[in-house]
Amino acid sequence: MTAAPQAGNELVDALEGSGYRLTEPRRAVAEMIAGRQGHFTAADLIDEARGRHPGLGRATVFRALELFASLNLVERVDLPAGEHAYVACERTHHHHAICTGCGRAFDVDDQGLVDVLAAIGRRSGFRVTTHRLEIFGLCASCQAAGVQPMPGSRPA
Amino acid sequence: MTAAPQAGNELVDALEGSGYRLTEPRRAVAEMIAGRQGHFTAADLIDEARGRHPGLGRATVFRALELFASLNLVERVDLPAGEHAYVACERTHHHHAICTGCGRAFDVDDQGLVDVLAAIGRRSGFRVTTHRLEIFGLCASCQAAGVQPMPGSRPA
DNA sequence: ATTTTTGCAAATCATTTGCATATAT
DNA sequence: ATATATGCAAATGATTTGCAAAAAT
Repeated sequence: MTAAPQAGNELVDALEGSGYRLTEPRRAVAEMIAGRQGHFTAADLIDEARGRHPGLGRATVFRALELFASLNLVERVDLPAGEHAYVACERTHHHHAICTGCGRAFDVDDQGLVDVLAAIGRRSGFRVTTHRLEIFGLCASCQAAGVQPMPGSRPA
Repeated sequence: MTAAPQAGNELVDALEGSGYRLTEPRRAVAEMIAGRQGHFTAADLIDEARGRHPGLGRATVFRALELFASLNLVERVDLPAGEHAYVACERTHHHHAICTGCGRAFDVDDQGLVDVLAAIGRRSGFRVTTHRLEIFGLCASCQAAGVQPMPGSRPA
């Protein structure tokens, strides 16, 4: 497991070759995402934009997030409370361990999970086409800092 | 993997011993849930109630779902499109394979997954407190019936 | 020049809340 | 009798949409 990368230039770079236009508003959203440590909601970015990028429209933020998600530059996650959030991620990794202390997302190597899913299919005849795994807990440094785990968590 | 049970009496029974009151509106919601095959949204139940249980209030449906979820009689799932839905489930199982053809939920034995999560913790020092796994695909009978998988699914 | 993207305001959709009334224990 | 739960309508919050103007190719 490695810390998820800072996005930003990467987002901009990826946009270049994508056939979508590299616009100023999209740059602004990419920059805000790059500046974030952990997960964030659309509302977070909209709030930030109010100060740092006035004139950036609400709808534009949603549209940029949707675009980035479709390019797998950002992934949508559902926090335990049901809130929709996003994390920046490498294009090839698709699972995250999210720290409930600091909100940071860590990429998870999912080889073991792939095997588990394959076994499910083998045993039952269910043909798995997609899955979503979200892991919540405390990263090593939040544990060291004595941050408490979320209340109400069932043990994994 | 076994097909998730029909809830209903089970919901009512569980309510009995829970310290919460067994009311007519809660019965109505339990009955509607029992009559469902697959996943459903709050809006689905509210629509159904319009015909079958007039006078049942919108807020009451949300409150009943929240209560059932807190008792682990129903689980909230996030469909691939981000929609919030629910499935009836046994109190001890906590993962589902959801068929994108018929919407039914199947309980998944998660022993292998538990091992995978434990391995993640061991390797990285991340302390896992909660996780969410949602598996989407086609059940055996939908495959047999020739139902096509969802477009846009990344292979698991 | 042409197509894509934007900002805005309004529309839509999902969910929650306040509160007086009704109901289960 | 008393605490809990309900229905309603209004409030809130999140996300989407229509469309004319602006920006990128």
